[in-house]
Amino acid sequence: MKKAPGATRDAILAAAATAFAARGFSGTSVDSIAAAAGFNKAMIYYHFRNKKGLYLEILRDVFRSMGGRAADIAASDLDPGAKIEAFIDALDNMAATRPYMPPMMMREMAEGAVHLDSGTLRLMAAIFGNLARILDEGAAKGVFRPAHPVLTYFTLISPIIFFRATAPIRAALGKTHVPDVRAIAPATFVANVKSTAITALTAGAPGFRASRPPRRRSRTNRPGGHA
Amino acid sequence: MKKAPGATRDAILAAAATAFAARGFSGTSVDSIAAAAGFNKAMIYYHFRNKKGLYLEILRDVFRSMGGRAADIAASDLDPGAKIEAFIDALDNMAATRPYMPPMMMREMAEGAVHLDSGTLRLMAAIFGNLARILDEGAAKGVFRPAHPVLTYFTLISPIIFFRATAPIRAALGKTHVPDVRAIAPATFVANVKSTAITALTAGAPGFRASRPPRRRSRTNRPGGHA
DNA sequence: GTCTATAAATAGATAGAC
DNA sequence: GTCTATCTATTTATAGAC
Repeated sequence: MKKAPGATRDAILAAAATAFAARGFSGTSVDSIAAAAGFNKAMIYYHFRNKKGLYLEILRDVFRSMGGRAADIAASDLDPGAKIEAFIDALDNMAATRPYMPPMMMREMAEGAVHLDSGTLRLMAAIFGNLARILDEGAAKGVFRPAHPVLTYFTLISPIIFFRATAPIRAALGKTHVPDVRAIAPATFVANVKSTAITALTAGAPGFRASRPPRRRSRTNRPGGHA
Repeated sequence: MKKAPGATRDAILAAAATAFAARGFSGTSVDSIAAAAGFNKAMIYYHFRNKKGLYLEILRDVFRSMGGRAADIAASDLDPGAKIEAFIDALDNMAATRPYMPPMMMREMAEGAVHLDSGTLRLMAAIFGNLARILDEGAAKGVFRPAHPVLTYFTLISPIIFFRATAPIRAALGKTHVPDVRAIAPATFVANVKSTAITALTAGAPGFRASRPPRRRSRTNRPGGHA
């Protein structure tokens, strides 16, 4: 079996993503990335300009990918509520597909995004812009109350990022201190975020239909209910 | 004016907190902390065991402080809804008073809390436990629907931490890419989180009073509305 | 493409003078 | 309490052999 072209490069990218997520940019040595990828340190400088170039390559891919999904959703013909749910799903899928993404995002935010160049910032801004479009459309159609995009943005994305990023810590807490923390499925959490978001966005909107919050049922995945 | 006892120690703690928040544990050198505090590196080893000891001292103080507030609130005679709002306020006050807290929390979560010893983890768990008590009380009194504490915990704290931690990045985005991001007051954001939380927790509860979501008014700080 | 060897800088930590 | 000097280990990055 011959090696695929770019296989080494991809191995380095994968190892780097895992390491950067777990220990951060400064906490990760170029040496350790190379070792994890099964190569020598020099290979990293052969395939990438330097440590920061490697790091940026990973982040750019994340933002590009999420930006594309967000643009598609905003431009689709779903109704605004469904777009919001699709947006949340897309974010969570990203997080599930690339487990290194939530921790890296959290670190970048904590750091004030000092690592990001202008192009990458633009990618981030595009995601935000598409959410704002969805909110505007919902308000124009009368199905959402007028909502500030910044408030909404943080309320939507932060629980998802947090929840996914804290999988390890929750496992640790579950073992020693808070047994209850463990058994909760991502799907349940996502459903909860969706229902919270829709409830908050639609409550009090012009096209408000009586008591919007979902009827209580005894289904397992009832949003907002027990896990 | 004589120096207060412990002044040097406090100066080091303050400089370290700022640095750790901005650049993380590995990204911060002991040398740079000492310089920022206006002392020599050796003073850090005189006052603290080592770099990690200094770091932990800061985090322990944060958790202890927040844990105390959470316990007080849970034990108070406020009604459950007011306790939730007080909990959110307490968290946001912590974040406002100690601006280094949100970034440090985010980094710790991203890192899987590897820096935290068992005692510090216990402090974290206590905060969580007190929120769970409030939720149980609310459900028992019929004013909340039964809510999973983990879901609720993350939905409550993550937006606050995120919002406070991203103050620098929002300023940067505002300058170059998304003007709208800038002008939003923390108080407005907190009000939004509160109202979202209360709406989600009370909707569908046994003691549900008609259409709970707040009437639309044209006040500035209307929770969930424009900033 | 991949590795060895090594340069050059920086880090955490300590001993000892004042 | 505070600083200088220094040791040791680690780190990023490059040159050059294969």
